[in-house]
Amino acid sequence: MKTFLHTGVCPVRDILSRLGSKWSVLVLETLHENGTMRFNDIQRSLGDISQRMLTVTLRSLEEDGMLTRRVYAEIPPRVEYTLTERGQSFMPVLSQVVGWAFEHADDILASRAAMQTDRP
Amino acid sequence: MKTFLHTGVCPVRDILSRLGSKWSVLVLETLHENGTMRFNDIQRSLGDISQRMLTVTLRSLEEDGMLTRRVYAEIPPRVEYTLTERGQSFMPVLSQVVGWAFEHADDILASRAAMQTDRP
DNA sequence: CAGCATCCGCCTGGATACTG
DNA sequence: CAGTATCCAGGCGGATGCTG
Repeated sequence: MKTFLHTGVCPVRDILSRLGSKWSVLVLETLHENGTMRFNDIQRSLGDISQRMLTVTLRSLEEDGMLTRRVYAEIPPRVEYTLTERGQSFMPVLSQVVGWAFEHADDILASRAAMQTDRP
Repeated sequence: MKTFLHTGVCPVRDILSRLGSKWSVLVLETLHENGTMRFNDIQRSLGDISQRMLTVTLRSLEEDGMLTRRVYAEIPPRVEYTLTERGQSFMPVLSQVVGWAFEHADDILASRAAMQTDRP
């Protein structure tokens, strides 16, 4: 039997947990769709993300080399975010996942609802 | 500019957050690799998952119709878990993600390390 | 064997206020 | 404009003990 022992750090699990974090996928998608964007552009495009969480998410994605952060020494300040090649390379993969989730969303929600009514 | 407003529940985000949970991917993979498995088989194949979290993860995947849970009225009890068609259909997509993460793991970890040394 | 119940620490994520 | 700082609630996940 094949085992999946993961004593210590599993890089795949680690990376997936970051990308599974609440906002990462949406940030990546809006950058992919719109190209280079400023902080407030991103925030407006997502609608309901707090400043704090956007900052945290962007920093995390920057750490992983998924996007670049360019600061312009102007007043008022301007900071632009752009997907790196690494970030771009992830988008087709991500689209597959989002596509699958979108296709099966109705069925999955139906399954959950059925479970609930079975066990009241 | 394309927006990603998600007022209310976004099914894609919801599904991704479940699959991004700590153990789901590993449970799906071991079932895909080994076929039908019993509770303890799964636990041993993953190595370091607690009983509680395995139960929680299996229930969640069952709720979403990703696997079936068959209970045999025997003593000692026997419970077998098998991927459903829906679960199977997700595996190619998942493989893509895992493959990408595996390929880029070294580079990503290197990026993080570089960030750390830049800002001590 | 395959769990459920309980307790509990930690981290994620939200709200708010302040700054260069 | 683009953050940082602080506080705080809730949920995730771990450890332990008990059961049919």
